[in-house]
Amino acid sequence: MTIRFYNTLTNSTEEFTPVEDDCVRMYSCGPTVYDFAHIGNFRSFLFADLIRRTLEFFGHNVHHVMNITDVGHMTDDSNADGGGEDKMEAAAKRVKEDKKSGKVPEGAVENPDNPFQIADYYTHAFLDDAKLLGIKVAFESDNILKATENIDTMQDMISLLIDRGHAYVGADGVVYYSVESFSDYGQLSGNSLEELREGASDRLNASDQANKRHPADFMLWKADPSHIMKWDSPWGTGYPGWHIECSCMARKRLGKDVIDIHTGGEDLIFPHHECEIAQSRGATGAEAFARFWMHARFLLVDGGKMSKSKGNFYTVRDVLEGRVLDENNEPTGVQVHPAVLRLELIKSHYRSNMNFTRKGLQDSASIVKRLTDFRARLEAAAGDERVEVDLSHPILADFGKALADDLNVSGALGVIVPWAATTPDNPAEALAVLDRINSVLAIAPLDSSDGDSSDNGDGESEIQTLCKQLDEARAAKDYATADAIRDQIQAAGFEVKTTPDGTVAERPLA
RNA sequence: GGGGCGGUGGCCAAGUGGCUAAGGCACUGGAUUGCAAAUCCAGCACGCGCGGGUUCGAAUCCCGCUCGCCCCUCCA
Repeated sequence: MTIRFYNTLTNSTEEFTPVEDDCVRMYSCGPTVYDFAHIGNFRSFLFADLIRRTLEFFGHNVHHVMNITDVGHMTDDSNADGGGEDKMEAAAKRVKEDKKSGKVPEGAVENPDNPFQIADYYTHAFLDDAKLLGIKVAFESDNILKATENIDTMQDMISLLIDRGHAYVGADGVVYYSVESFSDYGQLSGNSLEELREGASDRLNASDQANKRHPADFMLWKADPSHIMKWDSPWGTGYPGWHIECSCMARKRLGKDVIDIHTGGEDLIFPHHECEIAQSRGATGAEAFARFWMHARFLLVDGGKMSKSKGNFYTVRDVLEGRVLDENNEPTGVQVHPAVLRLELIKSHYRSNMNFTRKGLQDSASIVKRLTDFRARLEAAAGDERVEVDLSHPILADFGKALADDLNVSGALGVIVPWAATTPDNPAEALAVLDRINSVLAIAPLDSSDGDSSDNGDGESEIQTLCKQLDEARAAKDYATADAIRDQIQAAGFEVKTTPDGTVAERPLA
């Protein structure tokens, strides 16, 4: 199967082949850990997970690495003059307030003034959320790299860049990358140095420009002993620029100068990824840093940008715990199954606008339900029988064809959802097919390693009792009582349905 | 101002030159059910932002217009 991906570097869809057959090496720009990651962040991370799982579906071995940006950066890094508030300091203030209000659990952050503890707190929150949503790399601690643990590698690369004439120490003592030393600067984002110079003219102040050779030159290291996170270096005690960590960690962990795929949100195309390319290629001399640059479009919520003021700024926990707003701007209070959120965030094409809505969540829930019910039927029918299938199976062939076409998830769903309404002649084979499908989608169930979702706690046995009582009332034709019991079960947040085996209560998925 | 992406049924959305324009949700009718839910069957776009053009043939290619979104500044 020919896999085709859209490559931002060439603005075209190209056939994907790995640099080396044995392994696909991919790097994803991960979160900053000054706050909880929101669902827009996770759309991008899930997009990367989908690439990885798709490649694995087609038999590739994939080494996927993601970074955690835990270095405190100035909110206004571009100025390199230390202006603006450090994000880690801002996070410390917020955590202190949240500790008072109880939003941060007791003992989670001992000392909010210690930036490493703040970073640690949000890093764990991120990884927990990522695991809930089935992002594979989150389970691989060796492949989650923290910037603060790789400062020495960054310093090595900065030295190398200075030695090779790509970087210099400015009049202000800051180490800058010289964009004019790298002829391909601007290739990824479609900018030219001239355009950047003009575009910058109304933004940069004269004193800042005076320290740089070109307005687009960017910071690699800034000496600043007052910075909240700081390390010793040949250029003074301070902190690294925000682009250098990815260049270094990708090369270090993936072990190659040229990797196969680099992913991120569309906003990272410029300047972040442009700068990464300049750094990496400047340091290695290679003709490329990543062969494929792939970017996910921004997520909209209710037709607009997420904003805290509009109240439609959702973290993963907000969605799962029922804090999505309904038509009346009230929280729905309905818990959402992680698989539903996962599907909602991957079902639209990654290069088109995705609009997150309550309705969409409910649509996704119905698909998840159809697939999980289908699995249950197949498991019941197949018994202990297990068979192997390969990708030549008609369903897998069509499913794979859609995915291989630049991750056409909608097309893939169009293949499998109607199939899930059928009754296959060979349930064991169908189950094997579903497993292969689920190795990519990971929604039915979310984690293919654990069985079906277990409904734990929450007066589950009470509900069981009520269902029995309902059945008894129905058997006695006491319909008034039966209806009252049903209302009671529904009021507890369950959906009630009548099956040949009696009344069953289920929690809605969204 | 520069760069990129897109406008397909009430909603989400596939389809990028040629059968009756996937699929899901919603909706309508029927079966079933004490009722409801679930399930099953059936129905539901003569048209693909607007106007031209190319072609035997276009939602799909070309030109113009229009609307929307994103990036160019911290941001996934």
